[in-house]
Amino acid sequence: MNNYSFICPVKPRDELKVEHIFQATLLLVKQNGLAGITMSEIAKAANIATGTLYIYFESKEKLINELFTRSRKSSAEIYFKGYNASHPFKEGLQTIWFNLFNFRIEHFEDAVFMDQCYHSPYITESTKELTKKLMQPLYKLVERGKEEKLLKNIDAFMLLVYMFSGLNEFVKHSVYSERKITKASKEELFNLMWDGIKA
Amino acid sequence: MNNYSFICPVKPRDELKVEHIFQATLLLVKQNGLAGITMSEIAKAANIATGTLYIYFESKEKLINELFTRSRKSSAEIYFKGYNASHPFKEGLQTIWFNLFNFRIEHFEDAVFMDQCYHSPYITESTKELTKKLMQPLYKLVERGKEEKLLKNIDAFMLLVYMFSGLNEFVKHSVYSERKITKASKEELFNLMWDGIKA
Amino acid sequence: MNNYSFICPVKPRDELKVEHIFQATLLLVKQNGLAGITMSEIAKAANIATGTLYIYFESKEKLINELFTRSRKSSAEIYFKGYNASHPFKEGLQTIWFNLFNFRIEHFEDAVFMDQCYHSPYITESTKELTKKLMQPLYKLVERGKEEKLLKNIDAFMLLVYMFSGLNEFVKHSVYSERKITKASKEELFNLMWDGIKA
Amino acid sequence: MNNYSFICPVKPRDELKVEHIFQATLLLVKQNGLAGITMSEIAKAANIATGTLYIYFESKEKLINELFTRSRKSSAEIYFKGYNASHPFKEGLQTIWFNLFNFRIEHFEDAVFMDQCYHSPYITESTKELTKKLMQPLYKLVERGKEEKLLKNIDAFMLLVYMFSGLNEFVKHSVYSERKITKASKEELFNLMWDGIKA
DNA sequence: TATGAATGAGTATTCATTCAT
DNA sequence: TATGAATGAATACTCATTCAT
Repeated sequence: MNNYSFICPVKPRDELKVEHIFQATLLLVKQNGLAGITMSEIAKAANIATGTLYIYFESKEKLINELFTRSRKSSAEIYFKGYNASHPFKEGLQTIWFNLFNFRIEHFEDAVFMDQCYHSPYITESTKELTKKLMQPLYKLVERGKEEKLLKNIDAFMLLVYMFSGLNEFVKHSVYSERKITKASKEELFNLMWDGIKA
Repeated sequence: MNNYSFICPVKPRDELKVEHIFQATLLLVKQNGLAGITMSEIAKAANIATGTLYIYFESKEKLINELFTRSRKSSAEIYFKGYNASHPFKEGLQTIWFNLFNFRIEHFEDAVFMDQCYHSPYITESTKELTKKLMQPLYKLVERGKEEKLLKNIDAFMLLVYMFSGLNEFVKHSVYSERKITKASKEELFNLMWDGIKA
Repeated sequence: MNNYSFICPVKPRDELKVEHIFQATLLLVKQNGLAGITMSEIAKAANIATGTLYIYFESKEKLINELFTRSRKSSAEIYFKGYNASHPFKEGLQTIWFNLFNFRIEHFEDAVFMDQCYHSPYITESTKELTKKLMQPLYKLVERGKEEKLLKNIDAFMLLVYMFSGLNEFVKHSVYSERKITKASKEELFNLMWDGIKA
Repeated sequence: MNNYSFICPVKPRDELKVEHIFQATLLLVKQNGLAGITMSEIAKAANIATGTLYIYFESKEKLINELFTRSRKSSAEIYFKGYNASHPFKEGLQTIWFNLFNFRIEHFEDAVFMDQCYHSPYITESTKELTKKLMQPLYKLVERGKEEKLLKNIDAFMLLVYMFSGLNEFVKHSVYSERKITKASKEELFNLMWDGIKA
């Protein structure tokens, strides 16, 4: 208990340091996979001592879970940036779809990390549950498209998965093959998808 | 001494045992991820002693690499089953696409395993190289479609990734959400894809 | 019990095979040390199966102990070859000393093996005891030399150790340094020794 | 933070702990031989955890090699203690010879350890090379003796080996036979040797 | 007897976590 | 808080020994 505890009762954990830890973890998982990281490597990559890591995260499991949740949330927050429900459906979909595309490119490490986490002893059921909740707004979007008769009248789950699958895999394979992704290719891919789902 | 000793005098490693080991590994990776498996667990699940595992695979890395290669190959072998280049393009594509779809469902564990391997300290570069080679026949298929003016005239890489991405992600999310996949949903998904790529 | 047990009641173990095993063991110990040998390596080097090794020696410890005893005995047997107590003392000593010298060169591996065994978990106390007994005849030789006033009148133990130490170390260092040992150098070394011990 | 942190900012590995590890290893090798030691036994004997051992030595091989090198060096350092080249040759030789004798008695474990190491899978060639270099000063001593016509005019290698062989074997056999070594016996042994090598 | 694959206890090594400073 | 050496349980791997053939 420090002297200022009455002024600042919540632990004022250094968010910059937390960010360094998260970035270090993402980088290492991208390089070596979840199976290839150790707490001391993370600490070293984050420029702190191993013991310090345990001040911020009480265990490896907690660290992975918090990072997983953060990654999920931060992607969800970005989807709807610039989205305006009063604009036409296709325009709205484009906004979200390109948001997601850009996010996947810029945060490729997050995607790798989340993929690896899904089957791992670290992620708890409650963390997995959270994931599903974050998909809700996208479901609503699909329903709107169907109501406006702009989308094929098929199962919303299938449509939703389908709409974003091409994007996911395209980014993944492009990175693996070290191919540049151009603005033109993004638009081409959107059209491939749109031609598939449109009514 | 087995019946074939006169044909094959060198020790024919017990392929049944190898298969048990592979199945045990796939199951455990699906349940716990690559980060959560141990050699002794694999041995136990395969009903052999730990030491026996090392008769068949000289190290954990070798085991993972061999299984990775096998998984890649076995999927590649199945793609073209029943495919006949003299049949119409769309029919051929359907054959391959459904082959792949069924394979993903029946061998879901292989897919999970391969996803986890890609970013892992176990898979060597040479093993990764192999993967690329196995994609070649599918490239040719796409080129045929483009030549016959049946596919949009866009980058073959993009088309290829796109054609199979929906299937991959749909199977994955269906399994995660514990949704049954019906024959009808397969066909719907194929149509979504086809409407996207057709010229 | 085989059908001929009444004819040949003692197990007729294949002495040639035993010899192969011993030679293989000596060679491997010279190359890798006691710490570096395994039962399967010995078997392989002796051209038999691991299981067969256990027909001849019930355990690694037994194998090492039997070989140790054999090495000790075979050297002891050779010492006095050609020795005739009726000949003058110095002549007799020369006979024994050169016997030993030659034995050390020709059976260098035995010496290495015995050195390594002495501090090892394999050699039992009773095996060590045996060693001491084999030294008895040499003690008598020294006593004879002292009685005949040809040797310095000092402790027999010291004289005995001294008489053969130069030879041991010279062979060892020569082998390590890959130096040839000539007939002349043997005689020079004998003289060094003799000038030291003579009365 | 120790007092010398401003002088030596890099982690000064705890030399006391290293010394404990070395002593524990020597003791165990004397008792059980190289073939009979385990890393956990060493750790236990050194009063540290197994993991700690690996902070100081990255592998068993490294530990054995470092200890071997240290043993070799520490004996070499002691040989010439008190030796003064301006004193008469015989006096100088006595100084060195008794230094070595005492060292062998006091550090009997080092001798056992080095003997065991020579034929072992642990010692690398580069470590063996080092050994030869440490013999150089003794060679010079022998050459001086020959130049001063105090030693027999025979091969320096033979003289050198011979001069110290009696001492080595005498200590070894005395310890094995649990005989006390007296000051008188040391001198007797020196005289045996001297009478052999003197011109 | 002879074989060599199979066994599992044992050993080297790693790594999440703790703790003295 | 921050440090990083220390810990020891867990894990990869080895090898003496057994056993079905």
